[in-house]
Amino acid sequence: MIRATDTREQIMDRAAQLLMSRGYKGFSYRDISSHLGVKNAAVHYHFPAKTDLALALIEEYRQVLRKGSAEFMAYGGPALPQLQGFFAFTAHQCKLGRCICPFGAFSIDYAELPEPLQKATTEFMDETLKWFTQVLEVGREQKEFSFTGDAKARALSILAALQGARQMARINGIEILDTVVKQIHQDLGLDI
Amino acid sequence: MIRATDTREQIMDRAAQLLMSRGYKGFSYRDISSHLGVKNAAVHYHFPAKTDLALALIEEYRQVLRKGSAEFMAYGGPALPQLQGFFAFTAHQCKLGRCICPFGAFSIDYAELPEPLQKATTEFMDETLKWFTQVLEVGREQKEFSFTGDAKARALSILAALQGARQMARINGIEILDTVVKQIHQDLGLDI
DNA sequence: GTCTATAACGTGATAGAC
DNA sequence: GTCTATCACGTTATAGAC
Repeated sequence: MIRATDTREQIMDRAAQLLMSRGYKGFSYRDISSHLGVKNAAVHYHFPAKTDLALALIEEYRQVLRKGSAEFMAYGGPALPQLQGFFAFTAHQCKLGRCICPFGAFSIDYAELPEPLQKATTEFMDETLKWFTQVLEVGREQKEFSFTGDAKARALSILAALQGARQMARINGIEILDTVVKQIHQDLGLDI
Repeated sequence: MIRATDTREQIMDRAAQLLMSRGYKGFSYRDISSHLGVKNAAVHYHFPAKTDLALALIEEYRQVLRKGSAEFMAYGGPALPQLQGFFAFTAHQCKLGRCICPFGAFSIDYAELPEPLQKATTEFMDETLKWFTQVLEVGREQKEFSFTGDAKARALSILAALQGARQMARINGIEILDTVVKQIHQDLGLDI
């Protein structure tokens, strides 16, 4: 049996793959419809404008990260699994050809994006930074790992390194991401 | 007096600005020609295809970085000025609205780029990494700064962090770049 | 919900006059 | 070296039949 929302989900699946492999300007409605074996207008029925699609995509991605972090943010708990889960998730995405995270994709076109999409992008980053800062703070407190200085600055630097590594991985292979993740581990006193 | 190559240079200037502020897909020949007060065809005269323009841009950018590093690579010398010159250059570019470095711009569209442009992008990254690794090695040797572990992995991580910070700076302001650069300084034992 | 058909537009690119 | 004129194409998006 096929649910009514099936096409909508398939559109979003394909769009996510395209967004994270080609960037926002790098895919069209035709890329989606032809892959699903439907017509252009069908996609427009579910997402009238490309902006609507983009908004849904970034919202979905935020939900994914939120689900993994909600419990931690609410009640605390060990920080290490959060850290390693995040790294594993990132690596997994890249291995699926999803090297460009939505944030990275929209950052390129940011200046030309409609306001709601700009807002969603900014919030996505703020949310991620807030969560990751807390992970670092808790982890240091619980002595799961160690680092010096301001936790937020450290969180920002690690997220930036991860973001940049994803970009580089597109050109020179995912080993680069592994190298950077190892370096981060080492800097946090998590040598294996 | 106006030199014959004047238009060509103006095209490249404008194109560089557009590439680094909107990405490769984010600007058109019209954006360039209208800004210079000439027609579309004039731009095509100097750069028949957009690929030619892109190739010239990345080549020019490589030359800029090469000029700053050639002497160092050839004869050695203090590493700290190289390091700080690079950070200053990066920050300056961002302040001019050139947050997206050519490497970052082309990494998004990498898979769809013609082979020569792919090659130039890869070489640009390899060259930068090679130079920066040597800067770190020499600097550690001369005790200008300090860090542990493999120099190449460290170089890669710092370049990645810088790259990611530029991306984030587009959304949340250039203070983010400052924060990350400070963090790098701290990690290299260069606290001020 | 999906289709056909089509609009309106921007794009990269070329030919040929000046 | 720049112009006018034009092309072929892909894009987002809409109207209306089924």
